[in-house]
Amino acid sequence: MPSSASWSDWSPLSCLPPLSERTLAELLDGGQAFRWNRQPGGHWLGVWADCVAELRRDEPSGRIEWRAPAAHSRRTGAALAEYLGQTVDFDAHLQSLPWRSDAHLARCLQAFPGLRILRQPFGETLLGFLCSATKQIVQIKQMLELLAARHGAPLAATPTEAGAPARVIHRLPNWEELAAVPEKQLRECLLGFRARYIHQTAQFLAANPGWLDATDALPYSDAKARLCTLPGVGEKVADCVLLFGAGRLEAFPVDVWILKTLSQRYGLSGWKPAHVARFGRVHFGPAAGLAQQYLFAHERAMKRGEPI
DNA sequence: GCACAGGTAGATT
DNA sequence: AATCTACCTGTG
Repeated sequence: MPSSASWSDWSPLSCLPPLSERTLAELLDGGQAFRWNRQPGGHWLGVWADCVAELRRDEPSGRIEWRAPAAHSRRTGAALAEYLGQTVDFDAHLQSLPWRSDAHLARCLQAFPGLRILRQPFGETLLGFLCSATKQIVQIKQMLELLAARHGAPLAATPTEAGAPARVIHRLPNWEELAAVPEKQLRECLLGFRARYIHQTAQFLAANPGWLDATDALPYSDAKARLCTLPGVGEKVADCVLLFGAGRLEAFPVDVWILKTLSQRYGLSGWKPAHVARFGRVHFGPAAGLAQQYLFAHERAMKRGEPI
């Protein structure tokens, strides 16, 4: 009996085009989502909502394959397609971007062919970005891992590869569950001052059931204004939640990276975040958030010293 | 030891 | 309205 019998066999994933290793890493672990980790065997293990899946690249075709715990494999397949944005026509959105007249954008698009925007669960995207203030991606991942391990329900076990013991995978706690966690215990998950934001947001959401869903259903600028009323949610976090957790491609989060890249490459030095955000929405148009992700990926690759 | 990290909120000017 | 600062703490 194969040692990973409790997981389904690898299947081709039809909702993604063939991807380079670099684009796949950027898609799963480039700051949109925080719960994908490269496994010893080289593939990616990810957790979202009550789903667990692994992805791997076929070499050299770049085609992506997936598998999931056998008991959930049917619903996970459908959820994975949604999560990866199957229903979104990214080619059309890319065509709408001004790459024909913007050489830097053209270079970014070329550097990460196939990169797209994930469609994550709204509530847990909010949790992830409430953790993000002045933290590096590695650390945000660590916080969420602790939150899941200590306060989230167990979902499945990792496939047992040769030599590696299986580990239990937990989902993130939902907002109702978070509301029951004292702030002190949140701080023990390395959240620092973010613990208070998460605690207060959890209290509010627990007292206002349906508030998040209602927000998700609003037009972009109304949804953003509503999110910004939550403690710890400002413009940047609200835009990240709407972009990565609600498919609002017009959201244009301005963080230090985007500030830097627009300052240096678009001649906006000295501009404030709010002005840069306005520039981004005007210059990049209705899919500004998609452009933002390519610019972000490119800037970070430059910082790592990768050849573009 | 010390700056820095995908920010936000509240005070001060 | 624009600018300053405190807020926590792991990492390099």
